[in-house]
Amino acid sequence: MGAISNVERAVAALRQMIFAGELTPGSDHLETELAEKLGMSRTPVREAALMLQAQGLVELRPRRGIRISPVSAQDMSDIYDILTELESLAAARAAEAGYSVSDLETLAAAITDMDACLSHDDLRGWAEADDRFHRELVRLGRNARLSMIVSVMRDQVRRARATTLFIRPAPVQSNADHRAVYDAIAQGDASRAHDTHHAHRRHARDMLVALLDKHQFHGL
Amino acid sequence: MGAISNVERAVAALRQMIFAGELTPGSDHLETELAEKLGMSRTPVREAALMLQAQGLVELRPRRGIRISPVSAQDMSDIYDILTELESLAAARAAEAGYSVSDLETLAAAITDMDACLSHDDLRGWAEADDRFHRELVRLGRNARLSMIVSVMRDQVRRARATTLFIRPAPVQSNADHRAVYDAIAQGDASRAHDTHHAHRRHARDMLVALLDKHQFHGL
DNA sequence: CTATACCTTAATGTATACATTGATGTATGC
DNA sequence: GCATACATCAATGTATACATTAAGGTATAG
Repeated sequence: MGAISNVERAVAALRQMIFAGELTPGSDHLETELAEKLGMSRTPVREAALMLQAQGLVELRPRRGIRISPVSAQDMSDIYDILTELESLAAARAAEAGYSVSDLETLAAAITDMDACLSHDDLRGWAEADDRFHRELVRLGRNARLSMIVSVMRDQVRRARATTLFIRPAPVQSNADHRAVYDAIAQGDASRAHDTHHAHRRHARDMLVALLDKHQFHGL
Repeated sequence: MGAISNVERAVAALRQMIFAGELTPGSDHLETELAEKLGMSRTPVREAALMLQAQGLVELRPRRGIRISPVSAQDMSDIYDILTELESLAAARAAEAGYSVSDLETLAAAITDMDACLSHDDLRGWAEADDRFHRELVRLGRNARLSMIVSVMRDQVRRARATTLFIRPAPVQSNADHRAVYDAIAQGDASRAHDTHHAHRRHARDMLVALLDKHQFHGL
């Protein structure tokens, strides 16, 4: 009664290979190849590819294979725009929900962890805690569809972060922003939560786009 | 070289049946049944179902069939929240883009058509023109991912509109709002375009949710 | 009468065989 | 040398056969 299908395995494996950079953006892969590599038939691989296509991670191009979607600087800018709006909405809704301090424990822990990681120059750890913060923030907004969309968008950002994490300035301001958002939510101040997070994301976007432009980043 | 696959046919047919109410929300349908009804094998039907699942129109439930996703009043509220933020962003970006009057022709035409339909009490025609307005607005925002998300969300709204269109108040204020958004875009005033459209959508949301609550709308 | 364990079976999940198609190479005519 | 038409064939799109699984029924025990 394990109930873990090959399709799920294929989805997980393909995602992992994409995020690890094993399948490079822009590259094409035949269904048959991938099926053999994953030790299953074409059917589940194809179904997995269809799902990933719906999330924008790959494109099925008839006769040319499954293409790993490239992500341009323009794409990043578009994605950040969407994240900015939707996460800010979530922050506002979270503030309106009137959560208690104990409800906000996970959020607070993520902030603490980010601080700790920063003081140890552990950028990977920081990125992981940052992910946790944003994921929890969106969850608190209580809008299942919004959570889904944001998680798909963040997947795409994740692919570029491998490139940017170590060339971006230390995320010190970032953490002050997170605390401000937390405070606004804890105090039930929806519009401050919204605006603070909005400014935070917008700043991050401008920084990232400038970084990508500067480094001639044209796809990956 | 027609190149219209069975999967595409299946997607189109299923969408049509869902929007027409032939497949009622909450109902289950076996892959085999649908395949027979559409005159094809299970494979393309299944692939179509996977795609529609990614868009939230159906759910594949092992051994119980393909379920047409029900949409609750809460879902509607969530969806409108998302539409409000993303369309407002598109309006702001459209204003920033500095479009000329001729670039905005389609948008203006939609507004004119809405007026014309209203004066003839043609609610269906109005709804169609309203759709066109919102679709064009988003297109002008020039963010392909945003357009995709909005179009998926609007598909879900469309299913409820059959119910609400004829019990809602006449959309007179609505048209004044559209004109105001148009003017802000034409004048390149991004923040006014954003705020005006935001208020418009928020108002529509509140009205719709109140309507659905009042009519004991609990899913469909 | 209720609960539990088992069994049946229908529906899905997967593999495979086959049909279709369009990209690419080849030959022919100009 | 260049363009066009045709032939080839590999990869996908589709059908079908088969394996797996869990929902619902049945029987048995308490």
